[in-house]
Amino acid sequence: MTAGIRHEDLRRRNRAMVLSSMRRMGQPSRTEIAAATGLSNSTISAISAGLMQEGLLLEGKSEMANAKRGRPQVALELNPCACSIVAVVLSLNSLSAALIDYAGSVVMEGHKRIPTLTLGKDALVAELLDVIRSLLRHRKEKAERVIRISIAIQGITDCAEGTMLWSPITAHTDIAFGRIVEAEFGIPCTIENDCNMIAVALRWRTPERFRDNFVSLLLSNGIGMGLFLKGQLFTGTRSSGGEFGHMMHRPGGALCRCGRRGCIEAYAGNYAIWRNARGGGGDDLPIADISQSEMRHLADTARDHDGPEREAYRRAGEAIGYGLGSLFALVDPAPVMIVGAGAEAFDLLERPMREAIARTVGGQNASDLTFDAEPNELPLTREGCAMHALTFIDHEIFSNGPLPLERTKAA
Amino acid sequence: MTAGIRHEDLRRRNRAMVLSSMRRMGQPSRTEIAAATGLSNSTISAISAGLMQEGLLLEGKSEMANAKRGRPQVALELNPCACSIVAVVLSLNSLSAALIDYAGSVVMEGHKRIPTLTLGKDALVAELLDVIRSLLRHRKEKAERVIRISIAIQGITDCAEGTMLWSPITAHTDIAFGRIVEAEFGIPCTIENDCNMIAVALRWRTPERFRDNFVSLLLSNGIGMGLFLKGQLFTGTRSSGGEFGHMMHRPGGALCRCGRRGCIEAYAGNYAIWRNARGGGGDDLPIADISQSEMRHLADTARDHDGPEREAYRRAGEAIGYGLGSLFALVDPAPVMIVGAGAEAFDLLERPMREAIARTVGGQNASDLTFDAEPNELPLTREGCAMHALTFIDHEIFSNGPLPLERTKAA
DNA sequence: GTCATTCTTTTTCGTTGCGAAAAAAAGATA
DNA sequence: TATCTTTTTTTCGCAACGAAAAAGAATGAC
Repeated sequence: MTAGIRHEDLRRRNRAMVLSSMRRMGQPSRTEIAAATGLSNSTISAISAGLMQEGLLLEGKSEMANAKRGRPQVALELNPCACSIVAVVLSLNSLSAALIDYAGSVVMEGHKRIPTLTLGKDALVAELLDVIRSLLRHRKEKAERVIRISIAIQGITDCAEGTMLWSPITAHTDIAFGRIVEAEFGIPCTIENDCNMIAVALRWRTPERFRDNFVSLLLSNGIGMGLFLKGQLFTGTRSSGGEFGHMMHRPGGALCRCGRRGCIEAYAGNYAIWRNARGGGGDDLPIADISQSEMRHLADTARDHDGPEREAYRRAGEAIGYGLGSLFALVDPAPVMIVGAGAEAFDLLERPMREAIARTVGGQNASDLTFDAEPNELPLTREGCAMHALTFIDHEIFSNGPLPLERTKAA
Repeated sequence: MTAGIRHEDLRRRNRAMVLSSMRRMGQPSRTEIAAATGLSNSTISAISAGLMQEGLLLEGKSEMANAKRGRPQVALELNPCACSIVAVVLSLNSLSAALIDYAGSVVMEGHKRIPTLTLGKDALVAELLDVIRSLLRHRKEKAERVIRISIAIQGITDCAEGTMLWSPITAHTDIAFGRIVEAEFGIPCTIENDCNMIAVALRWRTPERFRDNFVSLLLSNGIGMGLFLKGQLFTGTRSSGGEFGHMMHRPGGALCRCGRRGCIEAYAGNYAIWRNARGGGGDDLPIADISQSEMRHLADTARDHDGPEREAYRRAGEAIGYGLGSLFALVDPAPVMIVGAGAEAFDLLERPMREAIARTVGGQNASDLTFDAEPNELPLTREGCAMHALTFIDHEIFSNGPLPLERTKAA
């Protein structure tokens, strides 16, 4: 049973509306916000006045270099000092964190290489806490309250519980990162799937192409997917969902890292390509990690001449293509962004992918399909993680009114 | 850019809220509605007064047989005479239509067997118009305004355009049933996918099991799916979506009715089971229609002794199982309802289905999965079609206020 | 049979939030 | 300097909600 709408909800939603317009539009004037939201000028004026009094908005000094007649518009902007967040990206052998202000700028960042595969559970948690702690300790402005910590992790997460259920970066499972971080710092913490955050970032970066419906595929040792449908991030009903890499490609086929047989990943993950190129059968146990240079070498060999390497990439592209075909049977075709190490070898993958897709119902008009490739996933992941947390704050925290504790220390 | 909320939207949404509570709860009192919606008593009183004045609601005479003290609650109910709709189900060789009043009761119905496969395009349209026309002509109360016609069709539909894009019941494609019906009767008409309507009906019938997340699979000559996720009917971004039957089962495998190879349907559709049981290879062209009695005979043989028939059912169950595994990799597992002729053979399918699912990541804890079977799909389809149209009316028409034309002829 | 009790529904009143329109502000242009 | 143009703020009226009081409609106690 859906709940009715109270009168007070109205202001809350419209405040959230204004904040999200601000975040999208950068430095809009009140009039522009009014036009974007469809609300009247007076309403925007009232709401923005409130937001400014609460310290969330600033009147920009930049006089909006419009050479128009009439009273010049005054630019508004999100107040960077209103609060800040910490975005953490934990991936294979890499731990990266950044302090981000309310306007979305990186204030400080840290990166550390850690052997995630061999670290114990406690040591892994300790490293994570450490990176966050040093960010919190060294920030300049004490007044900048950090009100949220968001962690993007490769693997399956339970967002509601703040738990990492399973991840390829460690043998340990069911680590309640969220609860642990909250207990340590007293700051709300959420856990997100890395591929979902990549999709969020794409939407911010390239809205003209990746807006309401699109797919982002992360090709590395494993295969991950982020999916937007009808303008909404698609997640599972309980878990982070969208385990594209473990859709079935060939029943009873090659051995996958997950222990089953025939998953897409068992044909298209780095380890699978490596295995096929080396002539290993599908029964060989998956290798935990293939170095980037080794994969590059493999790709170069495949480019150079026909042989097992090229065939391995062909089979990978085929698996991904059929998978996309099945996906598109369910949701209609959409633009695809290939992210991660696999994007470097996209020239080897594209053709077999397109051929496979064209053999599916989902791939009707497969030639219309657009693919883009972006090898560097870390910046995307962090950006998405940050924007996800900030928009959450806009909608769930600041739409309700001022923060409970006092904000202005000066004066 | 999402739109801001105006003041007038508030009342509209809350009216819709009250109407949907009414529809779900049957004959609730104002107090019960207030509790369900979270709105205050006074608001519900005001809204229901308005709805009664507009003729949408009635105060029930039934004195709500509560033996409690205090002022007795007075039951409200949807006014059956407020309007009515026509729900049409067009499936293989069968055309069925019903006139449904605003409270959801069937006022009149008609059914006709027509040879959909051999009829020409115009003849098919003529039959459809004919059934609707006779319902409209013979209804008793002229005052009962029919304000919507909803057609459920097997196949792929474009809901926005009101077009049937492709259907197994006829060789003709791209028939704009919606526009044609609207032009003929001057009544808004929508086209829906039959499996989606089945899912809608299940949600109404058995909300305790099929509520927020569930799958309904229609197993007949083709394979269709209806899917609810997070309480929302899942549809494609453009088409009706959810073409489960054309997800890829075995790349390059058996020939499917859609012209591709290896679709789930090419292993689990009636024609595929028949083909496998008869020892025909996967290269044989699919048969358009297998009679129900023939399929029953096939199933009986499979039950009786091991042999090609049983093997055919095993392969069908396997294909469906792997498909569900892939689906559940994307959306997390959910209860499944098997509908249609295939439900009669569910005893033959269940075991291979469960075995296949257990071999997928999506099928973790496959033993928890629940399956139900309901052979008779027509009543479900019609019920879903009707409820879908009625809830649409609640939300989009009546939430805006009284209908433009006068409603009360009496007095 | 009358009155107290109990619960539902309606009414009254105060508050909030929106939009329209008027007023004020801040330049550009003549 | 006066006029024009556009933005922003202010004022005012209206719609909708909730709280609380009042009215209504029964049951149960005496």
